[in-house]
Amino acid sequence: MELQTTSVPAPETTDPSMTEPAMSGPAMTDTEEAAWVRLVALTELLPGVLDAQLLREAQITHFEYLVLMTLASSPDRTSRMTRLASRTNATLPRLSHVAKRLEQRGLIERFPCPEDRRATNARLTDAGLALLDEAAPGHLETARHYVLDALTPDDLDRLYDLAGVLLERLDPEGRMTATACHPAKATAPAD
Amino acid sequence: MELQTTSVPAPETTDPSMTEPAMSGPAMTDTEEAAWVRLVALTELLPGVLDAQLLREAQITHFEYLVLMTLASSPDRTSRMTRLASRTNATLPRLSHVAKRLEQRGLIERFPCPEDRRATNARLTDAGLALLDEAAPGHLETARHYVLDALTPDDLDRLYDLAGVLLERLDPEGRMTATACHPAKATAPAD
DNA sequence: TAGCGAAAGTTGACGCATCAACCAATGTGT
DNA sequence: ACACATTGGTTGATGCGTCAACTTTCGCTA
Repeated sequence: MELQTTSVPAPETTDPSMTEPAMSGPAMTDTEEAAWVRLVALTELLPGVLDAQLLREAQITHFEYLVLMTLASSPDRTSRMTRLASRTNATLPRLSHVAKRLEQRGLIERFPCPEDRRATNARLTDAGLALLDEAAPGHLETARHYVLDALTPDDLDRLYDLAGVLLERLDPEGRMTATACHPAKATAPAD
Repeated sequence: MELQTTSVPAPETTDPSMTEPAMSGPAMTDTEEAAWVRLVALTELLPGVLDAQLLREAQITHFEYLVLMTLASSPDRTSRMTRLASRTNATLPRLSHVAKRLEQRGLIERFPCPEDRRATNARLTDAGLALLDEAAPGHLETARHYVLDALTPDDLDRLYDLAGVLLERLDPEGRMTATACHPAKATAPAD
């Protein structure tokens, strides 16, 4: 029983004007609220699951995994700190701290950029790549178990489109989604 | 132009068997990876936006907001710590720390449960409710600006259904989505 | 009613994120 | 060539989350 839920009627829409007392602005309709609650639950739960698996099996956080993956798919496995921060939605201080730990563990190395001597390059070491290869299957399985396997091909398309719409607002520059591999499609180049 | 994107063809599906070298398990198809990347980006970006707004305008984190909201919609504005933790996807220690801070700020109060003297009840104070009412409009506007306004009614339904499918895996008990308001559908009452 | 395991919370230590301050290099204008 | 604003990055202090004890109470069983 896979239970698609493909069209469970969301709670009937009520007028936005009266939901709770002592509310000034226009509140959400029930439909909106129901969807919002689920979205919030999703963003609350997923990170925990991903972190837990990676910490357990590879002693890295999901964020560190993202950093390493980003480096792995960068030319020469190398990227400037600023670019790396942008790609992973990190502040520069945060990335700097993370990079220090990763470097201490031998997973990346840092060296001053020859062209701009203010800049620092981070490069994924062989050990880092090895860790990534070691961690990937488990991570993949988690992604499958909690997300991908639950979705029909149609669902997958819908997720892709829907997330795309939201990311236009949350990440208009497409910093996080511009992977070197897939040449960026037409996600509103905007600039 | 609102750009529906309702059916942008996701990157053409390739065979799962050859994507990156040095990969043992069955990797993702391009379609899967593209959707996955977007989902990850979403869960990475949304929390930051919500936290930022609430911290700026109400000096509370989004998690604290969830805690207060949960209490607000509990009978007598009161809930046992364990139940509250479950509803907000927090560990008990985490909630305990948060509750201490909220109590110090006068937003909630804690008192031993009469029926079970191991248990602690948390209750939303008038000040807490006031803060909530004060914070709600800004939070609502953020939700609208970054998410709800970007979605057509159809999108909203799709989001609801899609998140529902994923939450069946991530939160099979429906701990986070069982709001007192919407009588829970058939989300496994379990107790 | 004594004993014992499980449940409910709290506390303290440690790790990661954030913010402000700081340093170094770039480049821009005069 | 010299000031000055800007960019790139690191560091240290503070706050929140996690994990491992620990305490108290409950419920069950002998």
